[in-house]
Amino acid sequence: MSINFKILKKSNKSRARLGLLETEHGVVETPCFVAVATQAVVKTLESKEVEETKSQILISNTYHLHLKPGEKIVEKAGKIHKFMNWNRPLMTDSGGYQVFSLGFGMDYGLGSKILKENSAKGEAIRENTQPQQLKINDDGVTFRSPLNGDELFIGPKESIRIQERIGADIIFAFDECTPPLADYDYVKKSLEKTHRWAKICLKTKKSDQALYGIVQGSKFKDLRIESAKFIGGLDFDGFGIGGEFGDDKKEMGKMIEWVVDELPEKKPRHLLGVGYLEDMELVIKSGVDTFDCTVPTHYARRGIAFTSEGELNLKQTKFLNKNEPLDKGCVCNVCLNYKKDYICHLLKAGEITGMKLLTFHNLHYFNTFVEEIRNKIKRGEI
RNA sequence: GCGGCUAUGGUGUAAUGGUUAGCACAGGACUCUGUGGCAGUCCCAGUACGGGUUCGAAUCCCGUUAGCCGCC
Repeated sequence: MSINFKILKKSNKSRARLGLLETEHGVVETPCFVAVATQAVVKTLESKEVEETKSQILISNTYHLHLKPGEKIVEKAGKIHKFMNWNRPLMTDSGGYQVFSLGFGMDYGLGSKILKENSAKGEAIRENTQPQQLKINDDGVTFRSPLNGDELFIGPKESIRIQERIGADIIFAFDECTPPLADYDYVKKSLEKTHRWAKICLKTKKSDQALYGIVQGSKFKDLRIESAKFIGGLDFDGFGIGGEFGDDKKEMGKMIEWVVDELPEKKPRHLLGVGYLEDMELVIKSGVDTFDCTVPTHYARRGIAFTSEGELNLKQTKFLNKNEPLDKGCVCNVCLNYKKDYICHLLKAGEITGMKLLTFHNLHYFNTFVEEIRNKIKRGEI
């Protein structure tokens, strides 16, 4: 059945819209935050607990599952939903991002979204430059397995075949996520590759999974628009927006709008890898339907709780003296049953349950936050 | 009681008599956006105490105190 996307309401104040993303494994109310389950697990939680955080849909990763345990194992287990006992909607990222994060990201110590002021000023990645750890050519990416050093290759065909065997509801085209330091010529050339790969992905896919194309183009307006027109013109079921969004966060909204305005209105749009709480309203108002982000789960494992009072670092000793929930207004299981002093103790003692409790709360908090944004759209406030 | 050994940030340790006493952990602050439970940056904080030798002492000498070991 692939997917069916219904738009329930379009804001007249912004590009925001309310929708229902129907899949074989259930319906997602959009806009929606997508929790990250890279290795077929939301780290520290079992699937039943993830549901209790009000998570509607997860994203897992082709690159990671290909290396471990291998798509054969997942397929043999009855595909990913059965493998991890998650019976709701699920997507897999194509592995394209890992080309960046294991390549230039590793070389330069970069994040992918916003170029930080202090990072590698003056250095630019020019056309035909190759990262140290892997080789990117016209057909795909050659790299060494971090597990045993074997030479491995993933290109668009390989990525789609792997994703078909993994069996998520929504899969992504194999793209090259260009690094923030890449100059115009590098991005332009990379875009040709990403676009060629997009067509190969469409042609390769035999399953009835939904396939999203990915728009790249970095911070360059004409390339973003060119990419959105090209990818938007292909027969994808939805669209991912990837890569970098400028030197300044304020520009991110504009850049998303350049892209959104070129994409077919009736198909869902997924923003890849963005989503601090402070970004959510901005990206939703720019026309994004779903977005994934590691922040709530990743930060939880470093001791950070997201609350209505801001981010709290629960490893700080002062919390040993706070016999109160993480967030006064939160009704999640963690806030109803545990206090800051105990969670602080667990984290300081290195007990895994500390990370688990924060992961649960953070996901619940993020999902509630987006739920409130959906309500604002319903009420016509944004 | 006698003899020997030891004494460096909160903890564990480093420093041929010669720059500003180094490192790790702990503590504090920060960074992290298609996930490395990782990593990084910065801060706080010390030569047990009292004398002496020396241009110069964590380092050598004497005493005090404390701890450990052995002997009676």
